Amino acid sequence: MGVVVTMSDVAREAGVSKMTVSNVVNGRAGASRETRARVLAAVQRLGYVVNTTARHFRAGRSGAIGLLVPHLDGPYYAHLTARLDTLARSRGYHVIVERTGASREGELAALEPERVRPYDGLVFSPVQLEPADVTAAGVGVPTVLLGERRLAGAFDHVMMDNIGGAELATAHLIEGGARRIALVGGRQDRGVDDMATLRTRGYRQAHARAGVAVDERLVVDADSFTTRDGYEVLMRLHGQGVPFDGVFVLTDAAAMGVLRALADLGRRVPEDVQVVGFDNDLEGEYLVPRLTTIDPDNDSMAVHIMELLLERVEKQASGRGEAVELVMTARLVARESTRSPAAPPS
Amino acid sequence: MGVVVTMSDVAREAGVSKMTVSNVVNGRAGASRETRARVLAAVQRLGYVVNTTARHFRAGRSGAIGLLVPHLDGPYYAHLTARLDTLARSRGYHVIVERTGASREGELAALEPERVRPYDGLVFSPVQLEPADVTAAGVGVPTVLLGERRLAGAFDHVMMDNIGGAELATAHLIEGGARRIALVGGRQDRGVDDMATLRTRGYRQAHARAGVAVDERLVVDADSFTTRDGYEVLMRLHGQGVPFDGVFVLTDAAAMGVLRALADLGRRVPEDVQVVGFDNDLEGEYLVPRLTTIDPDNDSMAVHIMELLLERVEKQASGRGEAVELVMTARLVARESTRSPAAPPS
DNA sequence: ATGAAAGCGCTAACAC
DNA sequence: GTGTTAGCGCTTTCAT
Repeated sequence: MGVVVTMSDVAREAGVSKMTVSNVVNGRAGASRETRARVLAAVQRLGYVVNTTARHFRAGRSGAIGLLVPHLDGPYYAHLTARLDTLARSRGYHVIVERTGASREGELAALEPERVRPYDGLVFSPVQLEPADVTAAGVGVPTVLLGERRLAGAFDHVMMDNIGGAELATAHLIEGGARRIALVGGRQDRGVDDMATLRTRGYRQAHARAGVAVDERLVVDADSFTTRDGYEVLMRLHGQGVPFDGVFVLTDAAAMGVLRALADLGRRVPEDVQVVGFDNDLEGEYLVPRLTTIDPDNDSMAVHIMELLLERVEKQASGRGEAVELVMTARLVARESTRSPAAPPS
Repeated sequence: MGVVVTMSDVAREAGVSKMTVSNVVNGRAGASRETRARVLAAVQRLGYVVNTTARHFRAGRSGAIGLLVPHLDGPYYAHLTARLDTLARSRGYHVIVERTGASREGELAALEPERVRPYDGLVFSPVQLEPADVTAAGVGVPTVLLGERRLAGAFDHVMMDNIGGAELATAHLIEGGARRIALVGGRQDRGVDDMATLRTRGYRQAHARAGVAVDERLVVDADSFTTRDGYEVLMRLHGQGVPFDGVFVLTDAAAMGVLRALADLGRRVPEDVQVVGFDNDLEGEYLVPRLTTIDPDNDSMAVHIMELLLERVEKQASGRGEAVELVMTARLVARESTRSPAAPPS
């Protein structure tokens, strides 16, 4: 590999001091037109590139933003990662993904000081941690929470509109004529504000508002929300002989499994059973039938997250200032898996 | 935020020198049982965590492995990223993903010295670059190539078995009775060894071996291999009125679009048309019908890549030594989208 | 407009 | 077994 060229080398080559090279390279003021040209020429000739590790070391920063997500399997976090990384790069940072495995231990481990220390800031999507487990001050770096779990210690928090979105989805099924709507991944309300509980709340609100009773046997919990889980939950529900004419699935990934299960059972969608997902994954548009879903507006979410975080990071203001809480607005994307007029121009 | 604790702080607290702290913290030999205990106690008390930025700076490394991929949209690169990152972490490195946008400019830009410099090593999956564009020496850091494009300058290279896998897929369709097999994403052989060309070669080999002629109108090129592309290519093919009774789609993602298109056209799979994909994405098992596909054995691929790369990185031997070339072995996963006996126990 | 000095936190090399 | 010295490449501060 080529020899490593440092600022000193450039300085010697250009016949100036390291400081002048530094100023020119960083576009700072205070260098005559002529000196600047000489330095730039030397940089070119020697092929000098700043050593970002040294720069970060000197600055007491790492330039790294940690993104703590349960996993990267589905398209959801993969897209989020790509979006956040693009935004971070435009500000001179980069994103490093840490997978927590969606377990309490995994999440706690990811927040250990030695794991967190290398990051200038954190975007954390907790799925198991309880408020008592951690405080903003305890984490040690500016952190923006993503998702529904509220943690202790005044974290900044960006949330999707789980309740509103779920209500939208359920109301849409009811409008389409469904009266016995299964909730795949539904969770009994124990006062914990996790994604499943919130969406279940929206499901109930829609029923209440429409004056439709909820058969509790239709609210079926799931450990996680993979395609496999969706498939298995629906099969179990069918096995129990509980009738249903609509399904609200908590994620698009799981909805894919539900559609597959309905196909295996010979039940037509949407004629016999209507199905709605949640997330607006790209894949939904190509499923058979095309999946009606809820779009949580993740693009704006990513923008808000990164803005909030980098402001904290750069103002060293992680401790001070009010904790901000932002809720995005969800939108229904009607397609073929539900009975309705034509799909609106998405 | 808490005050930052350094080694000097710990040294003072424990009444020893920085060096001793360093030795203890890094588990190096040369510290009496008693001293060790005293240092560890001080570390505990002060909540000291090593500054990895400083450590890397000192070592002249960044600890970062750059992964240059076209995009993160599909499950393919997302999975690969997760796998590589797990392997890297177990060796004290971490993976940073750079998206090239699948364009020549994007790939060239990602290889610019100032972009590459921060990495200790690179895993690069080129989709556009030509051999003349770059040499191993020119890149400046140890690099392992992933995929089919052979570049100049003796890069280490790990490849999936594109030709063999495609031959497997095509032969399977022929065995199932197909005689007019469309190749969605197929490429005319211009001597460029890209993924599409190689898989097309396998498609032709299978035909030749079975004594079946290829109708060139069935070989339809595609710009990329998204679900949308699959959908559109199949629709175009249908529009042209070329008959076919089998489809080999170059990726599972695109195969999803093909299945959707066939559903829209009212053609039954596998009764009227058999379909095979390539990649063995998890989703394939839940499509309607379940997708027969080729498993390129990406898990072993990731292991080989990381081993090769870190060996180069740690031996500083990127320049010296023979360039290694590894080809994985592909395997057919038979499911419902093709006519055959039962699926083997996957 | 330019330069000299100092030091960020860590560890290799060499004392003792 | 433990301490001292020196320096990685950069930028802040203060001179000039």
